[in-house]
Amino acid sequence: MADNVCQKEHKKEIMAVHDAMDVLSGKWKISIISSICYYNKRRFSDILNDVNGISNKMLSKELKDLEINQLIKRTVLDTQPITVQYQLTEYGMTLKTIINDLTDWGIRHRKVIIGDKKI
Amino acid sequence: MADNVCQKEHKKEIMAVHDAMDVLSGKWKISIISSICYYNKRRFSDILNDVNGISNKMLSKELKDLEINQLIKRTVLDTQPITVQYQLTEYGMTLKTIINDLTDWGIRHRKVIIGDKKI
DNA sequence: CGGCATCCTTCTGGATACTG
DNA sequence: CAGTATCCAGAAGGATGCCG
Repeated sequence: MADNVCQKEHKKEIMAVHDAMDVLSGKWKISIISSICYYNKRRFSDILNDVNGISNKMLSKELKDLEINQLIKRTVLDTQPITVQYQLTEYGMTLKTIINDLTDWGIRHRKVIIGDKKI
Repeated sequence: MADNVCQKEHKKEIMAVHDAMDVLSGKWKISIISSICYYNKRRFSDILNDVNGISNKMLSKELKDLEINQLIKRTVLDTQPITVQYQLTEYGMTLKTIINDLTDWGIRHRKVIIGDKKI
């Protein structure tokens, strides 16, 4: 019964997290957003280079997803040949905190893996 | 050239994010961590209930992954019948910030979807 | 209760080639 | 350059049943 004090409606929070992950999950999305985020403006081929191991097909698809979810904006530049630039939208920028936290955590995590993993 | 000022080694950061997502990606992992995080201690069947739509097979697998990555700790309680309790490790708790941010963002994101989405 | 094994379908995503 | 299309292997993951 004492325990019950803490048993509020956490389901709401858990579903919120799941909603967030719905948009952000996938092997690549967060990395792509990071790339665009860190460079502010970024072209297709640059992102292809930033994100280690991604194929153009995947990049294309993921970018489309992110655009649909209004996290990034696509701009076709009238150069020769054509170039396309991706940026975060205002809304996408609200992810910056998360990106930073994840970067931070990722750096620490790699250390833990290297230092701790048996195998 | 002026642009070059900002073109430092962002690849490191992007890879860090990717590393983080390596451990956290998948449809369910973050939700599972949230469940355990918000309740502090949580049993298998409770998590199964918290995380909407997950199957026991998936939950089992994901929990094992998280345990291997030392994010959660599994404790078998000597009850009848057996119960198993999951908690975040010290290390897992370093994710709390991220979880909170994601929760926050997820709540706002849902509003954007509902308010803005056509179709 | 917690969780593994099996079957089977769906989705993911790489390789390659082609277009504007 | 920035994609799109096709082909196809393999992974993800649901349903169900069994076991300690």
